[in-house]
Order: sequence, then structure tokens, then C-alpha cells
Amino acid sequence: MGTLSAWSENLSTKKKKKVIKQLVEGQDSANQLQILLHNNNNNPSQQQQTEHHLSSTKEQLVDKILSSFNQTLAELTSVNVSSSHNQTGSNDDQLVKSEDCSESRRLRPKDKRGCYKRKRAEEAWTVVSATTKDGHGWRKYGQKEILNSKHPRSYFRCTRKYDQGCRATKQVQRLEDDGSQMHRTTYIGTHTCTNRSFKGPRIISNFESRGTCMAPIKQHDDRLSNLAPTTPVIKRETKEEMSGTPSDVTELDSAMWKDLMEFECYSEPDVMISNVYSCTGIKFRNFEMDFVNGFEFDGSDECVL
DNA sequence: ACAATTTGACCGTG
DNA sequence: CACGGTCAAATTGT
Repeated sequence: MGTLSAWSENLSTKKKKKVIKQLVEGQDSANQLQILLHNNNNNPSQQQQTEHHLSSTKEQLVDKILSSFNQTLAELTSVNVSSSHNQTGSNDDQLVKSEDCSESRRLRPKDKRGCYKRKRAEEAWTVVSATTKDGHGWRKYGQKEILNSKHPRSYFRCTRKYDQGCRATKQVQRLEDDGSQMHRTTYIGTHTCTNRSFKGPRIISNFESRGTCMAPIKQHDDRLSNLAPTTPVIKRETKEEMSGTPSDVTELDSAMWKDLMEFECYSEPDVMISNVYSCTGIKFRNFEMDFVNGFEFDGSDECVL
């Protein structure tokens, strides 16, 4: 995982401005969307009227928001990737070792547990949010008490790890401040699975198309055969996710709205917009504050994950 | 019965 | 050696 200082140093002023602009645009769209949703909830008949007054429709706003995140993330991760040394190659190597190891482990007697190769730092980014939902299926595989932290950290891997070889993992930890239901979610690695269960905004998954040195960018299903382990027994871990397979934009959107509504239930509308995204190793205050302060990261140790 | 989570051990990294 | 990421047996849930 690259350090914050390294990340920040590699972010040119020009890029910072671009990133800020994109995020502000996204925030603006989100605000408009919030108004729309709010009006829709209170008085559905008013919605069309409101929509007319605003410059965009719901769908357009969602597009803008997602586009904002996608562009921003692409910008940031291109920095990330360029600043990281032979990340992918070593990752692949590590992963192969790890997978091989885990394969053999299954046959090993109990007393020989733990033969694995820890993954090298993959690119990671962090989301601070009241909800940990992100539209992907996750399986919890561990929990740890973290030194000087009140709350334990939970470890999740993609449910498609074994059937599609997806490497994505995430770590979720509740923020220190009491009373707050906010969680810090650190995503590590990108999804290489074809997730047909899309339940919410796939902000994260759009990383997949960053066109960098990550996993194969091939979008065809033939990659499944490439990535799928040769293990004869494939456990299906995504029962409920497979049931719904949104195939068109309408279904996809309705799923997205559902998730957005859930999100709204978790947090006050005013909070909703402001306290969401940050990236690798950023201090986890209100991210909006960082915008105001010119997107400056001090690279101090307190931000190390 | 199967899937998901919990939990303690194992082990890599710094 | 401490910390924390990962594994898998045991437990719990559906």
C-alpha cells in the first residue's frame, strides 16, 4: 500500500485541480439528486416539476455522479499505479503462491495451518460511510482487534474469489468516535469477477476499466475460464445475488435507487453528501474539508492504515 | 444440508 | 518480537 505522502507527492497541482473539479461536479449532482429524491419522497407528484426546474433528470444526475467518481478515481489511481513499483507483477506472483498454498492447505492436516504468502501492498482506497454496502458480494473471513482501536477490524473477500478468482478484499472498521455509525472501509485490489448482481452504484467496480496494469481488462466471459481456479469443487456463495440479474439500465437503476434509499436511511441527508470518499491513506476527517483546504494531505503517520 | 460468520492459530512483514 | 492479514475448524444461521 503506498503511503499517503508518496501519493500526495505524485499528485501534481494540475491533477489536484482537475480531481477537485470533478468531485465538486459530482457533489453538485448529488445535491441535485438529493433534492429530487427528497421531493419524490414527500410528494411524488411534485417530482416531475422539480425535475423540470433542475437542469438534469435523475438518470442524468446519477450518470454525472458516477462519471465524476470514475474520472476522479481513474485520475487518482493512475497516480497510484505509476508511483508504485512493479506492483502488478509481484502481486501476480504473490497471488499465485498464495492460491497454490491455499489449495494445498485444504488437504493439510490441522496442525499445518497458515502456510500462505501475504499479499504485497495492492492499490487500496478508502471510503468512509455509514453503510458498507457497495453492490458487491463479500464474505467475511476474519476479524482482528487492532492496537489502540476501540473497534475490531473485519476482513472481507469477494464471494467470487474461488469461482472466478476475484482478488478483491476489503477491511471494515468502525470509526473511533462514539455515537457515530460511520465505518471506514478500505478496498484492496479490484474486482476481476463479473458481478451480475449489481445492487448499487458500482463506483468501485468501475476501477476495473481503468486500463492500467491491473487484472485483465477483457470484458468477455471467456476470462472466467482464464481466471477460474481448476479446483473441481466450486462453492457457490452468491445465492441471493444470482437471483436478481439486472440486464438493462432500468433494472440497474432501480437497484441503484434502492441502495441509495438505504443509504439515506443510515445517515442524515445533510451528512450524506459530505462524508463519503477518500483515497489511500487519507486522513479520515470530513473529506469536504480537505477540498476546502486545497486537497492537501500532510502525510503524517496518523493516516497510515 | 448448506451457507455464512466467528474465532483462535499461524505466519509474513517491519 | 509485535502487529495484523489470512486460514480453516467450529459454530451459528437459513
